[in-house]
Amino acid sequence: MAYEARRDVFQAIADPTRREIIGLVVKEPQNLNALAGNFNMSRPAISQHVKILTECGLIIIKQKGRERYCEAKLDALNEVSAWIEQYKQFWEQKLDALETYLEKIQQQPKTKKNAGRK
Amino acid sequence: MAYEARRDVFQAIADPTRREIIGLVVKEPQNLNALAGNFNMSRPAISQHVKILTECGLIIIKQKGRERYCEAKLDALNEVSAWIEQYKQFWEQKLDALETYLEKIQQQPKTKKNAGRK
DNA sequence: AGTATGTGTAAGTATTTGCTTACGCAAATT
DNA sequence: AATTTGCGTAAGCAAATACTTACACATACT
Repeated sequence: MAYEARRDVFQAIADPTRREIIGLVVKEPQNLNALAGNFNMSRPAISQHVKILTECGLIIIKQKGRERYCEAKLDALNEVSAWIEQYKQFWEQKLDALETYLEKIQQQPKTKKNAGRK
Repeated sequence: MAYEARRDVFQAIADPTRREIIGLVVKEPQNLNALAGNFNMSRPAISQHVKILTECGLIIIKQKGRERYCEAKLDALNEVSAWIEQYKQFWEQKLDALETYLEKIQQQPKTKKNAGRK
């Protein structure tokens, strides 16, 4: 990452790792090391993702001593939500299988991607 | 663009040009030249964006003679919508809590902050 | 038939992205 | 005081991304 000018929410959630970070932090705020423990990549990599997420306001950091706790603050998702909502009627007119689809989504089990890391 | 393996919807809508293409095509299906006329970039650039959008199913092409009409088919946005919906309560809860708090300390009846939300 | 139009695609390029390792520094622990 | 822990950030790199121009090739028009 260049870690510069990007604080666009659409861009932020385009990366699967960042979406997963959001999912983890929503469930439980945690510090950066704990967060990184869930992934198959280095701690700095996660740190950089978190930086992007904070820059666009999806995560806030609460410093506690030397630890930095990441909490979700998803208001910025409103921008995406609003963009989608404006088209929702358009596509729902044409789609009768929406509920089926949503059920399918919800039933997807969580995969354990990164078992043994430290 | 590399125009290869990417057909991820989150990635597709991360680009502002592609979001604009979707907006235009929803309003009115149009061929590629007409579409490109709306942008400050070359026709091939738009063609490549459209390719990505078709690959992830957000646009379908209807060939008419030598022209190719682009139509929106936004069902794939469900994936994004579903992802967002699962967090909606999370962030709206916090908004509601804030409003409750504000109303309490201000002793004011009925603010309209919530208008337009679901 | 010859030309114009609508379009896909290849090749080239600059920039951005997503990662790594290396290092530095402050807060906690010993 | 010395070490460990938690973390940010720089530098480097491969790959992806977003463009461009050049070209090929139908379909339509004359």
